[in-house]
Amino acid sequence: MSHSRLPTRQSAEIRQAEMVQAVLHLAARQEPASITTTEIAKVVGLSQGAVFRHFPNKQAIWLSVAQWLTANLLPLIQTAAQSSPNPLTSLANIYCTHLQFVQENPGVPRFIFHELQQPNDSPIKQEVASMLQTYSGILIGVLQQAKASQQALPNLDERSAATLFIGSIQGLVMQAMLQGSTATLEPMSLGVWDLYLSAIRQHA
Amino acid sequence: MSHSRLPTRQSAEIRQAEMVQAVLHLAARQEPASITTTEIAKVVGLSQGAVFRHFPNKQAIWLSVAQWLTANLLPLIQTAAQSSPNPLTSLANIYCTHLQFVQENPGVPRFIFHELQQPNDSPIKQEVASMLQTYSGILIGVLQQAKASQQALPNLDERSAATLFIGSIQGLVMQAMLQGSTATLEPMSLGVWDLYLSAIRQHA
DNA sequence: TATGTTAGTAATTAATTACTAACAAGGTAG
DNA sequence: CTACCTTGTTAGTAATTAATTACTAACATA
Repeated sequence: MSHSRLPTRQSAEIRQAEMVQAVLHLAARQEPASITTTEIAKVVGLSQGAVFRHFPNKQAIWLSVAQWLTANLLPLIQTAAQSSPNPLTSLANIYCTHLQFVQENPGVPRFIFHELQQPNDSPIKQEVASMLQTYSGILIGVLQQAKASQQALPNLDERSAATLFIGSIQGLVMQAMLQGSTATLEPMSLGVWDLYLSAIRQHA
Repeated sequence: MSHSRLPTRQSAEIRQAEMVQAVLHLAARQEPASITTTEIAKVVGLSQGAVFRHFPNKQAIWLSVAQWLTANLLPLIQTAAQSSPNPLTSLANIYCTHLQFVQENPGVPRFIFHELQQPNDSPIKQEVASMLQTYSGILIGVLQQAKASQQALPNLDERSAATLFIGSIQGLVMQAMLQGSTATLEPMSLGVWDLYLSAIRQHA
């Protein structure tokens, strides 16, 4: 009979990163609120007690996830925002980048929604909220450029346009959740993007 | 010293309805996943055990909430869809009706998202999914009318337009959750609606 | 008034949860 | 070789959860 093999010892830094990935992996298939430390430990391949060697409490894990999100999504969006001299092209690239990120990390939309739902202003919610704030800011900047170059409607309300941008992706995500997989994201995404463009563009 | 007064006895039907309302009331301020039978009982003014006099288990309560949602939201949307000979006006009325419903029942978006998140196909998720399916169907019908009367783009993809419609509201809800109240819904809603209209309308 | 049904309670249960404590072993500096 | 810090385990804890139990009061009606 074989004992379960002892895990190779890893540095705290590595274990922390593994647990953040474990949470995202689990969030892809279940409600974030229902993720337990036991499940996280099992995914990483450690005992439940080991979780608390690397995080003081469960909240700290979630905060790490939020920080991972900020550190990984925002640079992608930033880069996409500056990817073209044409603001509308940049906007399209942000859209694609965001969708690709969601497809590669299906747990992310659930995590975000889960945290925004919280009534209290935990550090976690603040982190997520400020991330979305920054995201919106980037969008508004690109939209202003589009307006300045007369590619967008001259009376465009950038804040509403940013809300609709994020909402359009949210709508696709909901559609995907209805079917139960992120496979549905791709086919619909082009049609929705065409509509968004039609909403803000200066029509001939 | 006074004992806590005995509650006036009510019929099972009334109690069930009260508990559904209690869940929606609680969902307005906290995650649906974290709502306990003890909290529900407290809101209704009964003991925790009494909850199971009227529902066989917790799942049955959530199913009742889903059924309440179908029975109350869909007729409103149906009526709004037929409220005007002008399809674009009807669409605007659906938009307003939906937003007003969300404002009066802030727990509803959370409940829907909570259920769609579930990986398994529970009766609850099926109920919510079919409700949204019907909703989409109504939207697509009105959009087809708009296309037929040449008020919408002739090459409009109705399914994408329906997804963007729901997404636009979802975006507003997210914005409101960022602030922590549904108060933010109203001011932004007009700007987002103008954009949506601009997306689907046949431009002069 | 007697009897059966319905709607309530308080107390308890088994399971699950986040978290802790005592101990073991790997790796490395002195 | 040894002292020590880090990373791991196992075996607990207290708290909370949905659900069940035994029992009681209110109500309807023959």
